[in-house]
Amino acid sequence: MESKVRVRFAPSPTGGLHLGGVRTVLYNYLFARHHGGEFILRIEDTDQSRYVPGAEEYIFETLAWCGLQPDESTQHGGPYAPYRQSERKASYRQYAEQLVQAGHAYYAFDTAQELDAMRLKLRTEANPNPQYDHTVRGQMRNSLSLSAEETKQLLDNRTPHVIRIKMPEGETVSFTDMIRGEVSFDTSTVDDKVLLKADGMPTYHLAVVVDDHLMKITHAFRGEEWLPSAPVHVLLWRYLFGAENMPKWAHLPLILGPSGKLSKRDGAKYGFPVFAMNWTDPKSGELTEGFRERGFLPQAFINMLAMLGWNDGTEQELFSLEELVQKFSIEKVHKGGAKFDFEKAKWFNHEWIKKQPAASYKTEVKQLFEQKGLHISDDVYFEQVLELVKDRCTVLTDFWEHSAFFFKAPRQFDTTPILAKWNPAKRSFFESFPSALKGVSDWSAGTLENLFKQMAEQSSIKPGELQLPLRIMLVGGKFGPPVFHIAEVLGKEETISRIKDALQSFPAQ
RNA sequence: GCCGCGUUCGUCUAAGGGCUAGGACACCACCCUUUCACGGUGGUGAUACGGGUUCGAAUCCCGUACGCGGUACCA
Repeated sequence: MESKVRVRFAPSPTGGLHLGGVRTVLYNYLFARHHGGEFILRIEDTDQSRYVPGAEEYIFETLAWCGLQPDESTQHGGPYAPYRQSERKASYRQYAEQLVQAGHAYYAFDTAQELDAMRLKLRTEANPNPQYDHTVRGQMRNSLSLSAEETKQLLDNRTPHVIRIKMPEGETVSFTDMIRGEVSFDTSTVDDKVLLKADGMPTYHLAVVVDDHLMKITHAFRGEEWLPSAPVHVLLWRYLFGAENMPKWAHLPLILGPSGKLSKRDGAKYGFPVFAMNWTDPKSGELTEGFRERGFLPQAFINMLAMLGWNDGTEQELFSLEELVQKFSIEKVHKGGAKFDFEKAKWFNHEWIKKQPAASYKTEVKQLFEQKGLHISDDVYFEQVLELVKDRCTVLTDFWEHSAFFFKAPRQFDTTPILAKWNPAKRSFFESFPSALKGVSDWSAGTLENLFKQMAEQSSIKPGELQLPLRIMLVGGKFGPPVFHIAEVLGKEETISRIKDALQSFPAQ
């Protein structure tokens, strides 16, 4: 009997979601949807000391912006609630106790000081990081080294204690990673990880196994940094729920920054965003810039992230979310880490701006314009303008410099490019041009261009010589889309008025 | 140190024993365009190193180097 694919993503609310995190969600989502399964979001907040207020809401907002809606979560509900691990605290202890009874785990009473002392004492050049493992557990204060009476006494006195897994010696634990194939570990080299903390909260190791079992998770993608603790999870599955019921794992390669692992700092250092959306740390007040605020389209962001570690084997690079869902295949996910390249990210965004109708992002651009103090009243006109200039915009914030002149007639004219060749004949051309424009009934770029060329020839001036002056009259300088397209969008009245006004500021001859 | 994972143009990658190692970003040149872009054409540029296996290796095996991750009562 084949059970339905259920994939989960489990972020910890300790800060904004960075590129690697969003990519992990994305792959979880794509896999779930590709197989017609469910996508579950569970909050891993068992470390209260690192919980950052607002981070959970931020995660949901990021997912909403990206269009990756979970089927089950703290916000969407679901049959396996609660989806916040801190609210599931009560259920973990029994599993830890069960492991102790079976001899796979033990109580440890060591204080933080005792642990420090052990690590200090055992530290040598050959072993800079001594572990709490089978070689040292006999010398520590735990239910393996202490007598049964002593242990009972300590427990009865409610001595603070943790529960640690008892890693077997000299066993090989292996599992099949969906991306890497078979991966194996010698259990002697793995330490006795804490499963249940002194405050009764589980560590990630216990929680992830218990919750994945309880929530009937079948597959999960996580970062490569989890690979070393996989043997602990495999063993827990074997002891608790049966190794054959273990979800399939996929460990994703890391996303790297310009120098090594991508970090929050890289954003400020190299001038590119590392989070999906702006994130302000409530404790430090530190702002980390987001792709959204930088002017990225979610489609481009998702597309770029998806390609950073996967491709469909063809030369196609532009994919919508629907296409990604349809074509995503686990076999094509890469093993090696990828360095994030902001230039390429911008290229994706540029492509998406060109590809999408301006209507789909006009609300965002309008907001940007309002921030600049420009109120947009005519939506149809606004959309026409965006459509005309979008080819030259890489991020949404570029629209301002490429189209502000459509909404405000220029006040200053940069006449330097034409000054040398300006003469009375040209001036008189522009003096008579407006009245000719008045008579145009079919106001389109093509008609205007024809009329313009005809009149130029009548005045025995090369049309090319007159185009730049016209452009400067309409927009104030040497920029913008093709002149006659500008005139078309501006409309008859505005075009005529701009030419007349400009002529006042142009040299007398 | 130990354990694990990885390594193709500067960057993202294709090629899963067989063409001249293909594409994209970036860069350069030319074309288009009397603005700037878009677009088009072309160019520079890579299999980390050393051994095997094979008629034949980027591809399979071993070693080395390098990179990254882990080595917490963090996730």
